[in-house]
Amino acid sequence: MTAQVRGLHARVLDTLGPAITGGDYPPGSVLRMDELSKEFEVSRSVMREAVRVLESMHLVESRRRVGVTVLPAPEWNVYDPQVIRWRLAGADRPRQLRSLTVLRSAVEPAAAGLAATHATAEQCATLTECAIGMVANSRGRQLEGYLLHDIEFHRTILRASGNEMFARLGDVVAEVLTGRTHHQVMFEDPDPAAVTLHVKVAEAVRERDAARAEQLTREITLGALEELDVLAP
Amino acid sequence: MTAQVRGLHARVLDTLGPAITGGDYPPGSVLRMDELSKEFEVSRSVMREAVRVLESMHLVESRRRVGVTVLPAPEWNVYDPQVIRWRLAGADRPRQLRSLTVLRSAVEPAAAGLAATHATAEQCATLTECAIGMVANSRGRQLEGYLLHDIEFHRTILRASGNEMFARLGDVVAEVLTGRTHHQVMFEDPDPAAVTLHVKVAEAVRERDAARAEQLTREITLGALEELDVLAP
DNA sequence: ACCCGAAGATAAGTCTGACTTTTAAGTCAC
DNA sequence: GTGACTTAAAAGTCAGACTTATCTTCGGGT
Repeated sequence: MTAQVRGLHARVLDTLGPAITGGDYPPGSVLRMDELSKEFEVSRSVMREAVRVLESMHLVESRRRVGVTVLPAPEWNVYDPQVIRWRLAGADRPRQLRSLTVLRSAVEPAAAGLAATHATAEQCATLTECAIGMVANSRGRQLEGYLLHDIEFHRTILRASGNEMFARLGDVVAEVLTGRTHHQVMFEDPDPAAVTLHVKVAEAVRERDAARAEQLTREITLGALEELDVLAP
Repeated sequence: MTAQVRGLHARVLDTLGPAITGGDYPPGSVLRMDELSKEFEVSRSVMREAVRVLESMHLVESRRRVGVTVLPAPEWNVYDPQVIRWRLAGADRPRQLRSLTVLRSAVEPAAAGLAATHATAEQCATLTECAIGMVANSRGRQLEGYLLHDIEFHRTILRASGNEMFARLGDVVAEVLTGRTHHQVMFEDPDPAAVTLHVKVAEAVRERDAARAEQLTREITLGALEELDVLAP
């Protein structure tokens, strides 16, 4: 689905990264370069590249005469998309999903408010199309089609805010929504109330009603939080 | 001030990173490995490590038979603390400062609300101490002392929220506040209204009044945004 | 004239071995 | 026990040879 070759170091990262974020190596653990390169059957140069990347994510720290030390979780660059993906694939997925959803509920309403004043005509059109797509796929277990439009909707809102920091969270939201659909068991069709809210947000943005767009989006994210409370302990 | 040796690759990054985020190499520019290693007078292995890190930040993309291509700004991992520092040191500092302040105004009120219900007794005490420190340094051009307490205040709020994503923004807020104090010419003492608001937030958190903590923090960040509107065009 | 496939060239990717540098830890004299 | 000195372990650096993917070009066929 994703990778092919993409470089040896990337393949090392694909297993070493999740292992660290997954807690296989508790903080303080010390790894040694040549042991790692033996274990992964790659040359030291490839191994160093991988370790350098982990170091830039603040997952590990490399010191002479000591080795590669695993850092405690609070040090990690949890906004790095790759780290997010690794953690969502791992064991503490529920906790991760919750903290990301809380972040969403802080950011997305603000983004929607800004989008109402900054969105281009094209972006308004995209929002409406997405909302229509969500409605069309909201019944009869068409979860995949629904998800695609849902992701595009939120991504457009974040981009239309005109704030690069908000825009960059589009991928994060996509991961959260995908995770919710695929892993969290969704027996039923999406909440009709949520669908209606999306339609109304598209409407509010088109009509340049910032306060309403913000408030409606707040209701959407609040709903997501409540849903999380129900499905996860 | 900061670095010493920290590895050759890090020294390369210190000049190549800012050069890219600063726009010295427009998106699409192609760099070649051996030219770079010549230019920086390091071996290719060191250069590769540096490029791998830049690649993990999505600043560049390395492809066989082509070279190292600079990616357009929307691709960059703008939440990476190092990227933030590079950009704040560069030319589009004002734009960066604004987008970060908008982010603050979305996140910090929510964090304060959560902090009101999650803060430990110790964290409440820290908040009060910081507020007192801010009051004490609010007159007579004691900007450095004021800044230190201001940073610690906001960092504590973010940490006390109990949300790791919020907590991780502590460094970002510190950079913004430091930037505002040092680069933005601050002729006068801090706004007395802001000082009062901080004291009240500490109070609200201590009294577990989430709504009030959130609202007061919203006023603080709104003030920061207005201040930016006045000082920057 | 146009399309397609083969050959060549180019730059990144990989591996290996020798060497350097930092620094933790152990040792010895006082 | 304290401090200076020695030792050794691990990361860091470098250089060179080789491999691999892929873009370009050139030639043959229709």
